[in-house]
Amino acid sequence: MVKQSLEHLKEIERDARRKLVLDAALELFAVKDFRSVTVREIAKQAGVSVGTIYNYYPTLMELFLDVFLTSAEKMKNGLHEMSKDGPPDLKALCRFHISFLNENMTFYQMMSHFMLGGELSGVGTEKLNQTMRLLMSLIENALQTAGHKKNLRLTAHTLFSALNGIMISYARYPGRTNEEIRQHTLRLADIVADVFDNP
Amino acid sequence: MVKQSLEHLKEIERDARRKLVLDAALELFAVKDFRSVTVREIAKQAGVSVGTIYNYYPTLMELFLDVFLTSAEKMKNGLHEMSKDGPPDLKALCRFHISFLNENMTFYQMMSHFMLGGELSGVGTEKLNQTMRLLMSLIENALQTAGHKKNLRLTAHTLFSALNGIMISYARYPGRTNEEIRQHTLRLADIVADVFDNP
Amino acid sequence: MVKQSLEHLKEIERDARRKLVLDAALELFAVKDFRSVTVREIAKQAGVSVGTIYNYYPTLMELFLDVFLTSAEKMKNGLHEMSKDGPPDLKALCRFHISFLNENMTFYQMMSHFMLGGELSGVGTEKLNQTMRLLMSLIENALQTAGHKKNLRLTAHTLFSALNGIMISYARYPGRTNEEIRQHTLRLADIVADVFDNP
Amino acid sequence: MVKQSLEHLKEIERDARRKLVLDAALELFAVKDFRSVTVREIAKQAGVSVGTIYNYYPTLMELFLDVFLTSAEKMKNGLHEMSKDGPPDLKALCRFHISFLNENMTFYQMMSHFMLGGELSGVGTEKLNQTMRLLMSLIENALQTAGHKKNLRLTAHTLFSALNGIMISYARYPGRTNEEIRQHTLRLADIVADVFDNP
DNA sequence: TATGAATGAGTGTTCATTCAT
DNA sequence: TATGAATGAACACTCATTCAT
Repeated sequence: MVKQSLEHLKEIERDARRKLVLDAALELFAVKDFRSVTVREIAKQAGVSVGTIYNYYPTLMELFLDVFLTSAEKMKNGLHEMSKDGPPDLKALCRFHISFLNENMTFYQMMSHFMLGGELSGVGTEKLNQTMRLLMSLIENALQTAGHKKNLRLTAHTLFSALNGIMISYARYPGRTNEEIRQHTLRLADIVADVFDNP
Repeated sequence: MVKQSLEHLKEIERDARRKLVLDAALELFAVKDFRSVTVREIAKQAGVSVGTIYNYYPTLMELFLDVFLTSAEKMKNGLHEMSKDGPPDLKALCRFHISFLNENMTFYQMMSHFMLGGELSGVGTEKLNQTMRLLMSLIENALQTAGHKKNLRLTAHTLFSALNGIMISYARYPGRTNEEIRQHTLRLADIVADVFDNP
Repeated sequence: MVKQSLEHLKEIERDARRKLVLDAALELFAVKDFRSVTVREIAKQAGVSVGTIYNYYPTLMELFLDVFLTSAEKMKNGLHEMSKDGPPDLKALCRFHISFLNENMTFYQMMSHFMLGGELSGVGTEKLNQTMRLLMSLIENALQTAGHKKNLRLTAHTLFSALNGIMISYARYPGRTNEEIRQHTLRLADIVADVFDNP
Repeated sequence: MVKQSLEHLKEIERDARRKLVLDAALELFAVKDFRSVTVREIAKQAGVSVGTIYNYYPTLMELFLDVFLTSAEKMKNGLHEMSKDGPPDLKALCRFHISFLNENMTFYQMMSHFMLGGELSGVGTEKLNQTMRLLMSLIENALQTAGHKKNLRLTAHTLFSALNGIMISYARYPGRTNEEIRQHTLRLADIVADVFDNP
């Protein structure tokens, strides 16, 4: 019992330290493209040594994956939260997606990266697909509520793509503040919701 | 006269060899992210030495830029061609855009890259903006023809983003052939055209 | 306390390893012009990998600078030592300078290089100037003691130049051993001291 | 006869073209260290192709050597000219040497380079030594005229070294114009002549 | 003889990863 | 478990030299 408890504590402690590294990485990703962040930088930011990072992640790519999956998990939770009192409407869903991406640009960049050819491990693919499926079915529900009858799955895909496209097209519009970008992308999200609202 | 002709021939020959390098790069870009393609790989693919690459491009980034500008030019020509007999309709425009991106994925990746923060030289920015403006005004015209009255510019942006999003979301869907991807993305493009068609 | 001691030990160890690299560089500089020594050569000579060099010096130029500054420091110490019991006489000063250059040819080469236009960092310039000023004022004192009354500063410069000239002219006289070169240059140094001794 | 004449003409033409290259090199050497001048730069400056340079010189080093020997020849001529009406006095000799080096910095740099370890071919060494011997005997004569009796050869070496030293020490004094440098080095040369004038 | 494109070994530098302490 | 020095393959880029035209 005591031994189990000890091991449990150790586990918690380990997770806490892992989170330390994870957060350090996230802070850096907020400033520069995740592909150009080095192990040394992460170690420095986290206040640990390079070797320590390798105690928690076998490769740098795994750390990236963890960042990615953490965000995916967060998104899933957000979606669940949003739909716990019945299916959300289209506009709310679109705004949620855009807001989430705005606050988790790294997630978005990684998604793009992995989608555009960066190889993703099995675990990563599975976790990503899970989140995707959840998002898709929520979108489908919302579309259905909005009156869509045919091609639900395809239309959901289209809506999802459209929202992603807004981000890639405007997420780093030069000369605009983050807030301005948020405003602009939300406005576009509303337009998307609008055009999909009257089938 | 003869001398001019000779120099002209040399120019042509030089361009042909430059194209050799360009094509080698494109072949590699089809397989992996352009950011991770090395000079050595391009040289090997082109069947020339590393030094030769630098006879045609002062830096690797310039080569990338050439690939990008070549595609931008091609897209512009395609758009001009398409609109020479009056404004194209929404569906045709969407299909053109998606088709073009399918055949020029690297262009799409580079556009994303540059849009997401990769620095682009003055020439590149100018050329890109030119193409963008042309595309946008074509979209606006088509939207107008389709009955859109307000928020034309914003709606055009949204449509454009939606199409891009389709590509980023499905361009490399694992386990599908290029043809399948083309079919799928065109189908989604049609849906986009549809939802934007009845304001 | 223990922690401080440990860190101190680490510091010492680090310095020892840095010296390993430094000495390897010096051995190579004895054989060939420092400008043509490569990182790979230094690494090989030191028995370490290329990367290790960069653990101790951010750039190759910094390593060169370290070699240079170490010698400058050594020279300054020698000069201080020599003058602690009153101003040294002209002959002793000349012999010291020539002896030092004989034993630190790389210092001499670097001094020449930097003087002839190789850019030197701020630290380097400052350290060099310090040593120069010290040497100059010692020479001035010695000249004064020797009976020189006017143009002290200019004459000191001339004497200094003359000694340097001896080195550049004979330091690598082909077909002579280092010892023979030392003898010859010291003989010339004595002549210099002589002609400057009877104003 | 005619054939010989033709060949002679060709020879002259060839020499003229070679001089074209040589002069181009000299112009570049005036601006930057000769070690960092590339074949391409010389070719461009001379208005010929890279290949052409290799028609005249088997390697770049040979071109450097030619530049060096040309200067050495010029110096020898100057010395002969100066001594044709009897042995020149010490001050004139010193001023000549310094003036020549000021106007032929590249010669000086190359001399330093070769003396400090840059390997010099047999031809180069021989030609250099010839000039040296001539200079030395002129210096010896001047010293003798000035009343020096013993150690003539050694004293000549010393004087020669001293003059060289002046150049290395002040030839590129930062922040001074060429004219200022000329003035300063001539002043030091006078001091050298002075101290060697009263044995 | 002149050309200049092609060559490829070589340069300084970076950085994910390993491993002795 | 934490450390951080060591590693060395890899990178973009340079340039003296060659050689087919």
